[in-house]
Amino acid sequence: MAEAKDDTIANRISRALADRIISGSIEPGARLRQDHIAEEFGSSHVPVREAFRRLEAQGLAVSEPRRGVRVAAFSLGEVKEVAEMRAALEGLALRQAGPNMTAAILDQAEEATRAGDKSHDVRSWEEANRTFHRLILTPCGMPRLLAAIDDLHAASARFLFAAWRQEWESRTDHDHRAILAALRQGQIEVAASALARHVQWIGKKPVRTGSGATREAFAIIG
Amino acid sequence: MAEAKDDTIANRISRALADRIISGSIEPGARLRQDHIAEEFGSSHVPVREAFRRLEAQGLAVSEPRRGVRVAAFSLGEVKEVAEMRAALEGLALRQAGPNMTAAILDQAEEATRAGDKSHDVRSWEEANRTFHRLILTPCGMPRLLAAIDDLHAASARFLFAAWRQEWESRTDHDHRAILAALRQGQIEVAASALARHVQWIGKKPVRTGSGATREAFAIIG
DNA sequence: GGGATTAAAATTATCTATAAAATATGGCCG
DNA sequence: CGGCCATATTTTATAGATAATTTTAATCCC
Repeated sequence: MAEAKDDTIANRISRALADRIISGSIEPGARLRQDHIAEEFGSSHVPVREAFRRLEAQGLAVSEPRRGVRVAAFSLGEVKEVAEMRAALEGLALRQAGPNMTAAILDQAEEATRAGDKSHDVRSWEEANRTFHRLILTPCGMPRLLAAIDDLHAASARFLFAAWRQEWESRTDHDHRAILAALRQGQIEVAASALARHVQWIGKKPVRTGSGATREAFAIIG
Repeated sequence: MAEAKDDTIANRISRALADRIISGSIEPGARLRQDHIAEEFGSSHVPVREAFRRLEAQGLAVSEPRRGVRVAAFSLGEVKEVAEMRAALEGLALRQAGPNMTAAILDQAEEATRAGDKSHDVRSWEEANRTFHRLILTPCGMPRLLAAIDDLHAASARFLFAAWRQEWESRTDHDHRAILAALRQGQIEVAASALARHVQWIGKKPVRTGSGATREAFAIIG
């Protein structure tokens, strides 16, 4: 990898933990005990503490001094909040990216959409989805904005995994195609508002719980 | 203080460093040497490293592995970027805050504006300005959004200090008053777009450099 | 038998020490 | 006299150890 050089232990740990939190393999509210994690990664606890600080800044963990750090809980309200922030920021990014958009980028984005259609598990679908969004937004040339959007994507994905972990069905993503079509015609405003709507869509879906009953769950699609 | 209890050394250090970076008492690009800082705060370097990670996440410092941490440089492009992000996010926040707005909050905001008018130095003006924005946005009830806006405010303030450190003149802020007037009449959309424009305004101003020459500098007003 | 209290264990936050890497310095050779 | 290589110093990054606080658990009293 090209980033093998700037790979510090704290970075590796924070990425690994972020992945676990996002994929739901660690429950919300679960305690993250620095010594256990340090032992697992074969390091001391100092890089673990640094990783904690990054996760905290990303909103994936919350820390109470002297009482440890926990995986951040997330309510429907927070999911809506993240969705609205994404709508605002991705809309801005796409509007700025418009003038720099090329056909090559749109082709790559279309390929990413196809990859999402073909995927049979949440993980690869999420990967393709993120690729799509990143591709059409990167030309905005605003690194700070893109970094903020990336963090929001992580928070969204976390919810996506939680909601759809039990049953997952592949499906085509018409929204992505509509956005691409508008971009190809140079209709940036149309694409931007479609993207904003796409990202804010929060669906309801009955989910079977462990005890056999069904409850209303929420899911994002974008 | 109420927060005296959750005050860890790393928090104290990160706050102190953030204040210095924002106020410009540390130059952009300057190296932050952990042992020196640790010695200054009478601590070891471990909490200093944790503070670095937080500053990095806030965009106030950049870290290259094995090569140390530096105060983040900021170009006009980055200032514009932050301004656009603030416009998008503060607009969103104000629209959400609208329904929860009360006359009491607007009165407090007006008082903050008056305090800004009366202030004779950048620091107290910035304080009043931040108070104003926070007051009218807090009712949105979206903690993550407010935290993101706060970080962007810090980045803005940093530029404000840098641009206006040499000569500062107190002035009335008509934009704040216009926003308040719209809010009092319940015209949330008018207020939100006024806020977005207000935040994106970047002015040019001749500034005398140390060598006596004048150069064009940029400044934000909100 | 239940709630409160106290004692033990685990965990966090910090410091001191050590190893690895990068920058700066100085001498040597062309 | 200038460029280059080797050494030395500075600085980062990690490890191991210590003190204080929180959590857990068991005991005692009501």
